[in-house]
Amino acid sequence: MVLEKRLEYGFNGYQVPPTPRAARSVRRRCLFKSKAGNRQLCAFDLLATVADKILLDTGRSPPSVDTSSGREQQAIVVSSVEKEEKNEAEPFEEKSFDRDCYERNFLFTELVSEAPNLKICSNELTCAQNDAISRPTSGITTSDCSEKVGSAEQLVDDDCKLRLGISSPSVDVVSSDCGLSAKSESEDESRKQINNASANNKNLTKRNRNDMHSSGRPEAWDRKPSAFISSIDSVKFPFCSKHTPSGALPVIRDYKKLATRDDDENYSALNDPSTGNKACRPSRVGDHGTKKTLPSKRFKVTLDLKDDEHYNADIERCNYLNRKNNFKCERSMRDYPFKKRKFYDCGSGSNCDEGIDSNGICVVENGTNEGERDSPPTPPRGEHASFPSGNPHVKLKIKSFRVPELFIEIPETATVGCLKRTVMKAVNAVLGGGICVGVLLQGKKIRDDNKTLLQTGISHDNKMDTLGFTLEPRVTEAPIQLCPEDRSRQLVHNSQLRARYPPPSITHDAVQQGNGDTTPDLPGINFKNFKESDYDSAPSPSDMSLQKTATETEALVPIPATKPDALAVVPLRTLKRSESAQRRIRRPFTVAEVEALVQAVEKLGTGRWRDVKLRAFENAKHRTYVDLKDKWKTLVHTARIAPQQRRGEPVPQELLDRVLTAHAYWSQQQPRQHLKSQPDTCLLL
DNA sequence: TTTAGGG
DNA sequence: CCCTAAA
Repeated sequence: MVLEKRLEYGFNGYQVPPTPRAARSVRRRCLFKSKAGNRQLCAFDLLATVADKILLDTGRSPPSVDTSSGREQQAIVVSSVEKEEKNEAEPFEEKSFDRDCYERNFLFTELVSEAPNLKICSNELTCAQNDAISRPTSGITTSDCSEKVGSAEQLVDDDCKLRLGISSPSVDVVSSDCGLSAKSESEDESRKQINNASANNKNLTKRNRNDMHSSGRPEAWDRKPSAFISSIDSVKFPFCSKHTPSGALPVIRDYKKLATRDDDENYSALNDPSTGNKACRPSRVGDHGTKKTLPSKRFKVTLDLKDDEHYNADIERCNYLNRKNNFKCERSMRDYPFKKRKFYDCGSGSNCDEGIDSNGICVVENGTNEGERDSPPTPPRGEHASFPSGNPHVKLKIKSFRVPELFIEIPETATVGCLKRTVMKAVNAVLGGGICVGVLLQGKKIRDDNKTLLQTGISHDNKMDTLGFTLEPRVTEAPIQLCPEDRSRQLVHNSQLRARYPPPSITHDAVQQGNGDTTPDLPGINFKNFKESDYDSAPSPSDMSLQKTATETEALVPIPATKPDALAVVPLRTLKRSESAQRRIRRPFTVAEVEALVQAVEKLGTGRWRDVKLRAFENAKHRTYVDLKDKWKTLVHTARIAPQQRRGEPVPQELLDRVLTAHAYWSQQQPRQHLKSQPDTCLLL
């Protein structure tokens, strides 16, 4: 029994990964998230950055995370440092930013980056455009931004035939403390546009860049404030391989969360799977232009590498809502001018639904698309070369990647520039450390890299409705540096990556590198070995889940520094503790404590743990009566087993004998005591 | 909040 | 040490 118990707790205490508990933690987090109203921070620019990093490789200056200017959010590749500088000085609190722009920048529920579309097999733009077009929230819509978009696009285009399909995620800010008003006619417009697109998708096959970026873009966007984002749940990187049969454009169903709506009249199911419209819906917060106040200026940015469950849940929810609102979609489509509609046509089309899975992957069978015959496949850079004709190929359009989670907490007194840098660093920390691509099939991760696609089930005739890709970090902690000008607390943590997607190699790397690759920029994180004695905390289950030994644990788990002023960045663990209590550190009872406990129990008996606590552990704040009860339980158990089986600090046999005696006595005494109203409670003394 | 027990 | 049903 003891052994069993020890195994359960682990020989090094309770820090060993309690799987069930970890699961609970995750659940709590989810719950918390949902309670929070799904509001998520959309960092368009952040996406851009990520996309830039991933798609365009290195060599380009990273875009800034611009939160000050809505018009620049579209600048996926191009940074707007100049503007940024202007606004950095002002603290959030006092900043008189352009609210519209501001909101727009943080509008999205999910940070969905419809960044460059990588065409893997062809240079046709159909898919790419679908992505871009279907996202009304895209910043590309405004005229002043077109320039920037153009440049970005050009940049991309020049390089490896990437297309910039900029899109924004849907807004999902509802009843959030951070929610600003998101409702606007422009949003409605966007919605309508999208809906219309669905209706006309069949007619559209190809679009040119100009259409996408400068023409029918929702001008509404320019004047429409959206919502304030509190967190970024995910970042999608859209890549598009182009193998779409003309006239039958694939429909990509998005799995973004849908905002809860209080009104349906204007709401359109943009994500309706049936229509195949994967557009990202701007959501309305509050009703009809009513702006909500922004009580909290605390930002949480999360790049969420979603769990499969979340993923699926999102999809389901989306479907549900879409069904629910389907009829409205039709109406909206009718009402909207074709000119604007056409913009979204590519992305919609129920007839293409089967071509794309809910993960945003478009699977097209080889050679089935006559429409693209006229466009010779242009091999993209790198390994995505064209396949030899004749063989069955699996063609994928990867609409998005799921990105690891980041959690950022920044004080409202922080400057905008600080926020930008923080987000940027968080992202770069993940990406900079090197990312892997994971493949999910039917929700399960395919770990065997040696399997052929055929063996795995990814064949050319597979509809790929369950194929997904993820970005996986190589580093486990996101090194976020504190803003120089702002020493206040920031929380940035990249967590649960290992827990959710624990590639063996990554885990290994983490162990090997330990502090080295994660600490340099983390003044606030103490990566020293974890010592239970002086810190009343323990690594979160998720953090521990992949750790096998105390040594590894100590190497991997950062502990917040004790000096408050030096603590700029703390692990999410600390943050999570506020969400759900953290497991206390194990504190083995000393012999003296056992002695006191035994004595108290002898006198008071079992079943009066509160009294025992008061009597013998009054000053031991970390010993609760539950602890004492538990300890007694284990003491009794220990006393009953052979000495060889006992572990930990040996308890004098004398004490154990007393334990058994007292336990036996009180076991008998207890029932009787009820009747006697406890006259002889101290018989043993 | 405490107890009592299972985890 | 955690979690909780019960009291």
